[in-house]
Amino acid sequence: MPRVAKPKPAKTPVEPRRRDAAATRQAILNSARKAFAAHGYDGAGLREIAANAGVTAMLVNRYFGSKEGLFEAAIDDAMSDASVIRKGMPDLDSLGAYLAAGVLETTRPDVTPLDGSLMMVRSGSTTNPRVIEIGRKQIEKMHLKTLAAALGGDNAAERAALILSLIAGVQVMRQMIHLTPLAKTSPATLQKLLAPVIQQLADGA
Amino acid sequence: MPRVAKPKPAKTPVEPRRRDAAATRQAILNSARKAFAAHGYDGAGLREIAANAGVTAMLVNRYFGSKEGLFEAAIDDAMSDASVIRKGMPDLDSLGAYLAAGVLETTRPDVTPLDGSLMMVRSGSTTNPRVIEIGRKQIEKMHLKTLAAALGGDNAAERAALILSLIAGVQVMRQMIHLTPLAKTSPATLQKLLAPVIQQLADGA
DNA sequence: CTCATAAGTATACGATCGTATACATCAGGG
DNA sequence: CCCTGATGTATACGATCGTATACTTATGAG
Repeated sequence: MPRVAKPKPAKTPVEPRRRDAAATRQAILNSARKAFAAHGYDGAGLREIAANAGVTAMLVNRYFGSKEGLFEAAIDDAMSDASVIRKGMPDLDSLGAYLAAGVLETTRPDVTPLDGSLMMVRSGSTTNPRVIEIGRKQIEKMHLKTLAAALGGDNAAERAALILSLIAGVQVMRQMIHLTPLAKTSPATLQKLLAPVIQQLADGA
Repeated sequence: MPRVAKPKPAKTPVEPRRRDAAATRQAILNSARKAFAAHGYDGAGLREIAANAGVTAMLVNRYFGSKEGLFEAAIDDAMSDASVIRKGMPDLDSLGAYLAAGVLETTRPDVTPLDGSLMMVRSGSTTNPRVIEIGRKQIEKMHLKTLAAALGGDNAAERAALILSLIAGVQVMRQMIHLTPLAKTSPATLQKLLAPVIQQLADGA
């Protein structure tokens, strides 16, 4: 078996779009977010991304210059809207419950969301150091900074980083490794265990 | 730029080994552990693994059947010795400090250890579902089971899984994403923040 | 010493990757 | 209406991947 199995008939026939640069660009971005979040940077192929957007691979490079450029645009797009952090975070004393619910919701074992941090976690083992740099900067600018500011107190950046680490770890173990206790246990039970841990990091020493 | 840069002159010229099946097999395993931990399953190439073991790629397949077989043998080898969990865990009330020190030690931003869980975290976004299955079973058998047994109490498996998630997340953010507060802050400071969080999960609700 | 066999190598195949070059076609302003 | 530029496609190239087939070479038993 060379490489990997490829039963890829494309979920919907992708009816032809009237020529519209903006719409095409966004369609490519959506497809790229899905692919990068599902398979990581190295695992997602330009031809697959293009096909699911209803275009050819070369058009992707015409819009975004290269795969690196596409990744940068896609992670920027992802970080700007559908993230647990940033969209109206609650008071500090309910942050643990809020973030725990958020991570459990966005890492349901069956679906693959368009989340930016998930994209980055999955892309983390790429061989391309520039891709790591791109993602790290986005996470630090959008998630780390926001969260650290919301926390305050001593070592706010480090505590925020540990919260992000815990969230990333749950993403890894729940969605990528499919660790049984995280994949099978009810979200309510997990929430009760996870929330106070995040809250402890939020409150500080 | 097709694929990825390849400045790979091999660190040491790898002097020829006297023909010895057992030694060759172990050399391949060591090289594989390093490569899988550094680049993940998809990112590590058989030719690179073979070269760093001083053999050719085909010999790897002769010893282990396939890349999948090599991964299975490598992760089994890794889990059997150099892991934070399993090697003489201390009393329950000092578990947080012990595991925090362990994860910070094995994820120093500069080195790439031969750790099995790191191999699996980095390999988590492979497109090969059998590889995920192999790694998941190893983690559950070697780490999760051991840790849950040491914890005891309600939801021991889930609490153990969350501890493993936190450890995996720190690995991701510290070694793969290179998140600044985790990469630059002193291990002592991080330890002081991380230990009580793990301890809280160890103690239970 | 010899020689069967284990240990290791050389070469090639088919597939997939990112992307460069050249070509086709639609859409709107004149 | 028409034609120019924007939008999109076809094809191909070089590289790398995992691995199958065929070959070479060293080693230890007799």
